[in-house]
Amino acid sequence: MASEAGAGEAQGTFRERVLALVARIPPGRVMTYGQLALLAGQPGAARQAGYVLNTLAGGGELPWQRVINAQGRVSTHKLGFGDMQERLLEAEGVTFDASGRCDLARLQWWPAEEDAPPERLL
DNA sequence: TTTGTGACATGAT
DNA sequence: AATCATGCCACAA
Repeated sequence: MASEAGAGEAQGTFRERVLALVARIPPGRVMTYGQLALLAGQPGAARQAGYVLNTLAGGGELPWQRVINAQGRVSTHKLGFGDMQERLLEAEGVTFDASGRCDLARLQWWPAEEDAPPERLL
């Protein structure tokens, strides 16, 4: 027990920390890129958070679709799979505005100690 | 090593 | 509301 620290602290590279956070987002909830960067120990590095997800290329079991921008919109439209991301979120209960926005104030999720980190997804 | 790029964020215009 | 400009920093060439 000595080695590991308490609640979701930084470990490994920025990339690892971001992926670990994304893996913990519950279904039907979302996090923003800036939020990920902040919790990963790099406030303001929202672009890098997005870059990390880009390298995944929709890879694996990681719920990448639960990461959206600060406007409450998916940032993947220009990449071509924005529609798919919205669809995946809708399947989890997230509703989008006519202008493609969701209620961030209600859906944005923040990690808590009581949440069990699903290492399975890592 | 330098340069350019980018699934962003924020403020100004 | 939409657009522009700047900051941010990891990563590829």
